[in-house]
Formats: sequence, structure tokens, C-alpha cells
Amino acid sequence: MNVLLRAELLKRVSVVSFKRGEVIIDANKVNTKSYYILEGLTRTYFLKAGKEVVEYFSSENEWANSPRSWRSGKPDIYSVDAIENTSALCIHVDDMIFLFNTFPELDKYGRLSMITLLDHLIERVASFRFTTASEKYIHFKQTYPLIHHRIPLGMVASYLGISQETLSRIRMK
Amino acid sequence: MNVLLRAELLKRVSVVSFKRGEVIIDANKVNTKSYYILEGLTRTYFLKAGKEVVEYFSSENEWANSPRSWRSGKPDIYSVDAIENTSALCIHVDDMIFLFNTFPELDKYGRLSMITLLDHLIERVASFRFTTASEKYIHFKQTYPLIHHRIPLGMVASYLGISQETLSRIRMK
DNA sequence: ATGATTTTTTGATCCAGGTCAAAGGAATTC
DNA sequence: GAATTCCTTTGACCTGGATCAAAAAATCAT
Repeated sequence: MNVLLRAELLKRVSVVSFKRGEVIIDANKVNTKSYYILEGLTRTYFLKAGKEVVEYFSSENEWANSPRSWRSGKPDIYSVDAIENTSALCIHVDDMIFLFNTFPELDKYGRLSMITLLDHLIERVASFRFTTASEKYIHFKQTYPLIHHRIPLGMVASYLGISQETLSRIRMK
Repeated sequence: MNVLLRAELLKRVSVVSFKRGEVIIDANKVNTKSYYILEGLTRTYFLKAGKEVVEYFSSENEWANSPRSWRSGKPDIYSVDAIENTSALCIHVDDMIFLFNTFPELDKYGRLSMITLLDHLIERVASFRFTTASEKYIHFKQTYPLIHHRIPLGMVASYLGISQETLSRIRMK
């Protein structure tokens, strides 16, 4: 990696930790930071008719953030909290923008992230559109072998769009 | 628009027409072309357990293509055919690539298309995840006021992920 | 037009998975 | 280690929408 880039990164990034259950991003506030998980596990969720709906999980080497909030400068619907004690790199959006502007080689990384996101969404559409509850669960375990057992059942159910009771019954074979 | 770009475009684009029902892109063949609809309506679909599943419709000023096929050089799952008599601009991927390489100002257009696609996918996830059959239909009519009545019921049902019978009953109030 | 084909509607039946309610289990807290 | 809180399982019941089948309506080709 470019030496200058590394130097700028170190200058702009800090390490933060959160205890299990702690709120990392609050949907009621403007969020201007992005978190790159070093260790631990987070869940991004929003409220729908008073219930928490899980949008996705982030674990080691993944991002947790609220991009629409930092782009718009307003609160967005998503909150993030820690499922486990979690440590992460924290970077302010302004620094992020500075880095992207200063180091065009980062564009490749940005484009790649976008494609990863696209693939993920395409798969989610297919999941909700075509698969049964137990297919969803089997696929989830295959896709996230390292984290699926670290997440409370109810959150997995919410992520998969099925009820906790149904998922419990499925898991009991 | 850049005069040079306009000239290059004209050189590389041709107008083609298709009769209702005619196949525009065949999932069994490698596809190297993109179509920009001038007039008419197409449907992009794939086969799932022997049944045609509609992925999306394209009408005036929208694209119909098979991007994974032209990127991979192999056939992809998607076929496209004409719901109405349709005329379109046709451009070969190689020319597309040439234009993007030659005119960097097109990148903005590319990025915008990507974001449009992202938004569309996000909405589709939400649709399949949270909405009832009749909400889907109401939303579809609102979103596509200009084309919803031009598409056979069964195709709309397939696009929305509900059965034709159910959609028929919904439409009868 | 008229017969053929495609599309839509209607009826009957069925089931995956939701909801509600309550009881068990596990994990934290003091 | 008892108490509180959270998480998971189990049971009973219900419903939206799928499927199958067939009639009715619309559209097309000759």
C-alpha cells in the first residue's frame, strides 16, 4: 500500500470499543462515522411498526455505517448496536471523502464494495422471492458459518424475514 | 452534448425493430448487445423450474440487456422479448466500452445507472419482504402508471411474485 | 365473421408460516 | 444463589395466498 496513504489513514483513524448491547449508531441522530470491525459483531436494524427489523450483521473486516445519513446530513432509519463486545476502526466521513479525493486508487475499492452490495441485494431478492423458511435458514448457515451461532435466534429470524417461532421449529428439525 | 461523442455515437448505434412476441435476447446464446428502447415495451425473464419468471420490464428510454452475458462472454439466464412492437437503439458492448474509455464524462452516467439499479433492488427487497399481494399491485400501478395496463396480467403477477389467480382476484376488488 | 388460441376469471381446496399465549431455559445482576 | 430479565421452545389456532381445475372472455389468424 502507498506509504502516503498509510500515513494519512493512521492520522485519521481511531480505534473504538463497544460493550455488548451498546448503541454504536443511533437512528435518531445524524451519523458521520463509519466503523470497520476488527473484532466482534454488530447488527444494523430499523423500526417497522414498533418492531426491530434486522437489516444485516457486520463482523470482522466488514463495515457498519449509515451511508444515507452521512450523505444527507440527516438522521436515517438505521441503528447499529453491538451483539458482542466489539472493537472497530472509526473514521469520519469527511476524512473518508478526503482520502477518496486524494488517492484515486481507492476508487477501485469503492467500486468493488458497490458490486459486493449489488450481489448481496440480488441474493436477498431471490431469497425473499423464492425460498421457503428452512431453505433460508440452511442458506444462512452456509453463507455465514463463522457468525451464525453467535447471533440470537430472534435476530436471525428477523434478518431472514420469518418469525422466531418458525425458526425455532425449523432448527429443532 | 460533446460533438465528438455525438458523432461517435451515431457511428456505432443502429435502430432495430421487433414485432410483438419476438425474441430480442436469447438466454441460450452469448449476448453482446444492449438495447435502448425508443418505443414499445419488453420483458426480461428467466426460467425457474420450467416456468417463466419476469425480472423486469423496459419501456421508452430504458435499457434492456444481459450484462452478465456480455461481461462473461457466456450465455446468461435472462431472455428478453417484445411485449409490444418495439423499436430500439442497438449498440454492441465493444462500442460501449470504447465510448466509456474515450469519453470519461460518461462515467457519471454509469455511476448514476448503478445507483438507480441499487434503489430499485432495495425497493424490491422491501416489496418481497414486507408487503401483501394487494399492496404490491397498488404500488406497481403507482410506480408504472404508463405501462401497467400494457402488460398481460400473468406477467405482472410473475414480476410481483404472486400467482395470476391471486392478482386477478385482487384486481376485481 | 369463425374457429383457434391465448388470457383472465371463478371456485374449491390446502398448507406454510404467522400470531397469540404460556411455559421452560439461560444468562446477568445484586 | 436467588431474583430478574432475556431468549427459546412448544402448543393451538388462523389466514393469505398457492395450486388445481375448469369456465368465460378476449384476441388472433385465416
